[in-house]
This record gives sequence, C-alpha cells and structure tokens, in this order.
Amino acid sequence: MNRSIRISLADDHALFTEGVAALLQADDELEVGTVYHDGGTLLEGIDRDDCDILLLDVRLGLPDGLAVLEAIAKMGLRIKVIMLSTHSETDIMIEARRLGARGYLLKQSNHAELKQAILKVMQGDTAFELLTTGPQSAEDKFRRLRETYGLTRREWEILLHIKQQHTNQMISEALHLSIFTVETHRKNLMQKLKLRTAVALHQFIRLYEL
Amino acid sequence: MNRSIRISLADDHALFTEGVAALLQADDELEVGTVYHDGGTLLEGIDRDDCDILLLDVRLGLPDGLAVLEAIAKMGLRIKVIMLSTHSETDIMIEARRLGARGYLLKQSNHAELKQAILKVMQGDTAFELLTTGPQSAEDKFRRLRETYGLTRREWEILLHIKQQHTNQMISEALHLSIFTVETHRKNLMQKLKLRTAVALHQFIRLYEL
DNA sequence: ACCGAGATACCCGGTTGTAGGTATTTTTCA
DNA sequence: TGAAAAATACCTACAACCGGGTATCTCGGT
Repeated sequence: MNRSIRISLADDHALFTEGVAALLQADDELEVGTVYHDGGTLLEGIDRDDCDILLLDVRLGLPDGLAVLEAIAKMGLRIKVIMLSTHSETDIMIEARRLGARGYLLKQSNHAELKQAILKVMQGDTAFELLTTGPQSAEDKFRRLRETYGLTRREWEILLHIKQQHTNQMISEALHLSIFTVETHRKNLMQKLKLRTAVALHQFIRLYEL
Repeated sequence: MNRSIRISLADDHALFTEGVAALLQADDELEVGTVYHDGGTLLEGIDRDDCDILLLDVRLGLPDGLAVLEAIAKMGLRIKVIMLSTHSETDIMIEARRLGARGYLLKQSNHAELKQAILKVMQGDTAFELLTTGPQSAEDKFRRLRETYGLTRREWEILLHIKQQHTNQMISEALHLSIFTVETHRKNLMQKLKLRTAVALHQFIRLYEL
C-alpha cells in the first residue's frame, strides 16, 4: 500500500479551506498539505511544498487563480492543479486547461465528486467533464427566469450575449438583427427584471450565476 | 449540561456545506441539522426544522438569502439566522439586520470566529462586529492596488463610489468636485487597470472583492 | 378566421461613459 | 527651494445605453 495523497489548498475563504480540510482529513487515502489564503504566499512557498495536488480557487486575491496557475507552470513543478470555481465559465475553464490545470471543479460539486476528480488526476487523467453535466444547464436557468420574470427565449439569448460583454451593436451583428431590435429586447428585459442600468444588469447576471 | 446546539446550513455550494458540516460535527457542543441547497426547499421545510441556528448564505439561487431571511421573519419562527457572505457589503449587512438576522459573518472568517459567533447568538446577543475588524481593511486593499497598479488615493476614493453604483455626476456632488475632475480620475483609473468599459470595471471590483 | 404572444424594426430625446486632448494649482519630498 | 507627483478643471467628439413611444409581421392555437 502506497502513501496517502497529499493535497494543498488555496482559497481566501478560511471557512471553506478549513471545511474542505476537515473533509479530506476524514479520508484515510488523503492527507492535507499546506493551506494558502492568497496568491502571494502561495508563490513563495509552493516550490518547497511536497503535495501531490493543489486545489486552487479561480478567485484569489491578487494575483488571482489563473495568474498563479501560470506561474506554477513556468516554475516547472510537478504539482497537479485542480481549479475550483463557483460558476462554470467556459472561457475560464479553457484558459485554465491551456495553462496546465489537470481539472476544473465547481464548488457546487459534492465530496464524492471531489474525491473522484482527485483519483482521476492522480492516475494522470484529467477531470474537466463535471462541468458539462453541471448541476444547472442553460436550459434550466432559462426556465427559471421565464417562470420568475416572464422572460422570452429571444430575451434570454440577448442576455447571454450581454453577459459576454457584447454591446447592442455587436449583438445585432451576431444575430443578424437591426440594432433597434436588440435595443427593444434589452429594454423589455430590463423592465421585466426591474433594472435601470447596464451595470445593474451585469450584477444581476453574476448574482444569480447565469 | 444542556443539549448541543443544532445548526442548519443553507448554501448552494455542496463542497462548502459539507465542509462546514464536517467542522461543526467535530465539535461536541454542536450538531448539524438540515442542509439546504436552494431557497425554495428551505422555505418548504424550515417550519418543521427544529434547529437553533441557521447559517444562511447571502447568495442562494432564487429566491436569494435576503428574500429567504424576510420570509422566515414573516413566518415568525424562533430560529436565529446568521448570514454568511464572501464580501463585506455594508448595505447588505444593514438590510440583513433590519430583516431580523442575528449575525453576519464573512466566509473569510475561520472556525474559531464561527464558533464564537454561534455562542454569542445563542446567548441572545448579536454578531455583526466581525465586519469592522475584517481580515482585509479598506486600507490594505488600497495599498495592494497602489503597489500593483499605481493607483493614487483619490483614484481609490473614486473607485469606492463607482463600486456603490454612483455615476460621475453623483460622485462629483458627494466630493464637492467638478464632474470633469471625476471624469479625469476615472479615465486615469481605467488606464492604469487597463480596462475599457464601465462594466469591465465593475467586474474587476467584484473579482478582487474590493 | 381570428387572437395574442413574440419577434422584428424604427423614432426621439436624453443621460452616461469613453477617448483624445490641454492646463492650472496643490502637495510632497529629496 | 525646486522638481515631480497628484489633484483639479475644462474641451470636443463620439459611443453606448435608457425610456418613452409606434408599427409591422409571423406563428401557434382555438
């Protein structure tokens, strides 16, 4: 029998790291390494950290998770990094993969899924698939908004573009619509959500993790 | 010796609830009640939940934490609610207090602080004071931005107003400045942060939890 | 055959922010 | 006491969004 898998954690929320550490410690096959609460101290100590896996939050104080990941890759360390995030942003996931992450997990995942991802990664495999079978599909989110606010399908489409920081101009081109049409949809959208500014709309999107 | 304190949890991130549950369970004086992952099921079951304390995340799927808090208050339940949040937004804290929350804790808090807050609340006291002595004061954040991006003090002040959704017009009135001055500060600010739109700026603010 | 929801398109007037300047005063600190 | 950094103020032009409208057209269902 080989030694247990040693896992370090990096997340600026102490309750989260302490909680997950407690979870991991309860498992005979796992062992908790170092706990980091910001990117700076992590980068100072990571080269002397003999952990097998690093669970790294995408959102960490400056520098953030992706920057840390990049730095680790440049240092040429053999540590396998699994990113943790609260929402499933495809572009961030792709970027993380490009920068050498071995896995990407949502905090909505449970203990079992975490364990499974850890084992997969330890075998040299990657663990990105949980994203696609995430707890909430886009269709679910749409239905929820439809029921709560009466959003139409087209308005939902527009919303997805707005989330990507697209302007009305860009959206109209992407969907082959007049910009007036997009403005109308956006207007109705905001009315239904009872919002007044673009920034408020983006806050709404983040708040409900759309 | 009286029975242990029974604590229910509500947060849509399973890893978080499982982790905190593991932490609480390790404590002889505490006991874990029900775990909720969204506002809907919570409101259905909370009246039959005989827990003493509910740890409630501010951000929960529709309905969100504050709405749930309000509903609980209207139901006239004797459950003491402690709100959990990732950032210290004063207005949300005030609103939570108004709606009957007994405490407000950051996820950056550690195990000991959580335990302390639980005990205080159980004695009929409230636990809001941790906010002011948070892990990262505004001054710390300013210093970090100054070092990383070369922000000046005035630019930081402007940034705080922008965070509160204030327009340049409103900021100029609040600080007794010309609107042109505010625009200049904002322009330099965005240049230093390498951002191009107001929405991107707001995303930056959220990303680094300023 | 008709109704209604949804999608499309347009107009106007207004506010807010973006991008490029210039210029003066105040503060700080070597 | 000078020079540099910071703060202040203004300008023009433009882009993006906001809030009222109005007006077609299409498509599914009764």
